[in-house]
Amino acid sequence: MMNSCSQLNIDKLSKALKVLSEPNRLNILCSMGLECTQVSAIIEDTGLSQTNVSFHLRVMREAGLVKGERRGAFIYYCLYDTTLLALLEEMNQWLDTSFQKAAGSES
Amino acid sequence: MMNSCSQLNIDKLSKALKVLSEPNRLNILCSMGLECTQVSAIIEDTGLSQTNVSFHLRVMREAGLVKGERRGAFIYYCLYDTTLLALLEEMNQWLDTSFQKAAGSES
DNA sequence: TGCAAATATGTGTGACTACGCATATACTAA
DNA sequence: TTAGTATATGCGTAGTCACACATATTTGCA
Repeated sequence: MMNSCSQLNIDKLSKALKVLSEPNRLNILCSMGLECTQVSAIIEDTGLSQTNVSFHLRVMREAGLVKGERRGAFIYYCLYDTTLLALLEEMNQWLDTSFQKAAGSES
Repeated sequence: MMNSCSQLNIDKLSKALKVLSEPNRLNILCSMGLECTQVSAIIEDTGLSQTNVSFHLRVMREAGLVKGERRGAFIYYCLYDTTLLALLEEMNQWLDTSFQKAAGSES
């Protein structure tokens, strides 16, 4: 039962990873970037439907990854902690460098 | 279309995150740790069924996260790149520290 | 007021996924 | 060769998920 990464909170970690594993959600996060962005801008930027963007925003909001605040008629969404972008970039970097094997090919 | 993390390979990244978002798979990765481990040891360590472990190992193998090599009657599985554990621990650390909001509660 | 814009939500559905069961394959030993 | 152990694979299934459609809610403005 004791192993090299037993300090990992598997449940919490897997839930966060699941939320982040949806390509449209990643695109939405990228669209927001470091600044707070109104939903209509995200819709335009990603090309997704309004319903779909709203759905994904809710998932990420309930996961605590993003927050939305109303400013007049608009709601501005932004990352709860922008460190997330750095983590994603780090993971992306890792996939690009020390990760030569393409999916689907194994020994 | 141009945003702050446009260098991200969304497709590749989301695929890897999806594979990692399964709690049993994370447990299996933890069970392997830095060393190559035979499947039966993973089964015993995680308490999962043989079929299930084999299933998850295949998913991770085809994703290029782990590799398996036969040694006699046994097949030893290990991380393709152990940096993955560091990345997971980093993400875990981030969730523990700068991440006070519990899932399910939002404004 | 009432209308229009911005965003969220309920419902249904097709696709995917994790899992168990049964079985097949690969290897070792007698 | 036969039996037994280790691991993989085909198949069926229940549960989950992303999405569209329709509709509701909130806000600003005439």
